[in-house]
Amino acid sequence: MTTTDKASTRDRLLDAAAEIFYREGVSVGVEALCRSAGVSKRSMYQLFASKGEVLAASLERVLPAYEARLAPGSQEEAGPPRERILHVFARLEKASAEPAYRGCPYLAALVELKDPGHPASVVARGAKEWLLGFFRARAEEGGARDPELLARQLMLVFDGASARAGAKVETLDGLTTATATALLDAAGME
Amino acid sequence: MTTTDKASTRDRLLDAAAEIFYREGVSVGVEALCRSAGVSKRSMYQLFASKGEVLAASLERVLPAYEARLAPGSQEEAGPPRERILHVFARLEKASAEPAYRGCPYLAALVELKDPGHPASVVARGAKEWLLGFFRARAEEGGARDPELLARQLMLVFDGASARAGAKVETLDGLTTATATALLDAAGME
DNA sequence: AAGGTGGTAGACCGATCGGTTTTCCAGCTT
DNA sequence: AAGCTGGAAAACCGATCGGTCTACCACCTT
Repeated sequence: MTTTDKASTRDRLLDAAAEIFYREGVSVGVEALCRSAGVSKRSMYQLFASKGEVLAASLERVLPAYEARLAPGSQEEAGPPRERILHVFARLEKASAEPAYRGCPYLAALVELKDPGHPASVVARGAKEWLLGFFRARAEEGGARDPELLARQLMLVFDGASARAGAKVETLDGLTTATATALLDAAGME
Repeated sequence: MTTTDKASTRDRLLDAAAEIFYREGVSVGVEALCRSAGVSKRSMYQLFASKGEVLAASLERVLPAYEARLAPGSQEEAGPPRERILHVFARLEKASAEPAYRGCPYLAALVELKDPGHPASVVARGAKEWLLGFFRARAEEGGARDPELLARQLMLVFDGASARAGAKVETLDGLTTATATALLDAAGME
């Protein structure tokens, strides 16, 4: 094994892919992607069957970190369910304040590739499913009247806010936490 | 003037542009666009300076119809402000039920062209501004505690719902009207 | 030291990109 | 009927698309 073996080549490629696809969109060319990763097209096509697979793998790779950021401390010290939900929106607002923020990468992928069958769309839907499930679980724990409804409402707020903030149409200073709070209260969640 | 004079050529082009850009995204090529419009590339480039300008003009062209659909009956018989707001979400839910629904075209344009300076992004932001203003005006009429906040919250719901329904991640049967109602109540709007 | 392995660089493929230009024709004017 | 106008068709431009392939090089094994 050389210093740039298969694994590290793959890592460099996926890291660069996540960064450039997020910054410039899924229409970035394979040439530019490989250049920014320091990986030859040859190597890329030995690791992946197509550009779409690279995109899907790059989205999948950052998913655990994404989830950990929104839902830290998987169990004990995580705090009461209401706090855990509001933490998601606090993180969203904090991230959206950075100038490089371009919205949730999973929602962006779903919108840009209009094809729901695209491998990256499948990964993106999985990310959305995970967050929906997180909200629903917390809603159940908190005794919400209709946990599924509340979770879906919170997803509307999350995705609406990330799309609008990413497109620089809105600045989220406290907006999503205020909105989420109103919905939690309306759902009778403690 | 022939039967296909300058005006009707322009109309055909913009109609086809609105349709194909909405269905397939802004990455559709000029070749395919002109073919579907029955307009030569020559004519297109005599009417517009670039593909981006065609996109912007096509979005601008359908804006009055878009606004009229969401806010019918500009003045008298339009009903109380609460109803007028809920009508927006009822229309959104109805539109999103159609299989060809791909989300709000203005939000999609903002997400796909990540450049806020793109001429089409300017038009799209204008459409979003208009809806925000509509919500705020109705919120004021209805005596909401914080009309601006309520309007921004409703925009989150609207854009989140259109993005999710357009990406086929969500089905909006009553979801947005229920959410909007909760927010209207929380804002103390009559 | 010889050979194998696994990577980069980049030429190359046909197709398509946005955009320009030429050619031709239909229909109007006079 | 001759001439003008404006649009359609399509060739053409250089660049880039996704993807393949050759050439070469650095390192590891033996």
